[in-house]
Amino acid sequence: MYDRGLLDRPADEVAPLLLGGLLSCRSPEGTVTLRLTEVEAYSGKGGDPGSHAHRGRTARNAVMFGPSGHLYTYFTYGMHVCANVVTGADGTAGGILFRAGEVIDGTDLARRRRTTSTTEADLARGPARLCVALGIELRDYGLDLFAPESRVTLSFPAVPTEAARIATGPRTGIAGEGAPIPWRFWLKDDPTVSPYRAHAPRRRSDPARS
DNA sequence: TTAAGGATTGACT
DNA sequence: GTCAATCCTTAAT
Repeated sequence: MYDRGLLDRPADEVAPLLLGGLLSCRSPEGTVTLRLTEVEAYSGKGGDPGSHAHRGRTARNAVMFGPSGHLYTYFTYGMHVCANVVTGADGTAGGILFRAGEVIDGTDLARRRRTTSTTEADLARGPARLCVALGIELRDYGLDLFAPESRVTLSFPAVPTEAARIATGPRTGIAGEGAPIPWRFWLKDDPTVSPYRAHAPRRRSDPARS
């Protein structure tokens, strides 16, 4: 059985251990619980320019530098919320992004929130969709995911996931100090894992271009 | 104070 | 396959 002390280790070591773990969110409407099927690690230390903590501590990412096991929420692309769990010892920056999961409880509520999804596998396939399905909001920033009274809670799987069932892959656009680091971890052949996309966000409308 | 850009998604061709 | 929406955070005046 795992315990939260494991979270003090570097994000890329902890990430695969979270696969199969349960993420749960309570609200007045009900509770939604899902099984994590895809995660992505962010070290925050040199070598990961993609990390929000890469440029040092700021008001937004402060929680990433604090004690592990807390929730880091952020707003992106003007309309989406994503959620991470803070990892690494107090004082070091690190986090693991919840990218996808399989809803195992509160499916009806999740489906009501995700009106655009057609299948159950789509309910939490993608980091922003996952937050919508669970009901995680920006204001949940900093919650202790391992405190029983928290609105949002996380637990490791009761039994470690076999290494043979875990797939890893690098995130595109990351220039590490040499060899690329496998930042992403997912359960092989799971239908709820988000399809791989090379990260190439579009620029906003360019007035200079006809 | 202002401007640029993003750990994405959903709609459309 | 391509592209727009949208607003918060950050860096630069």
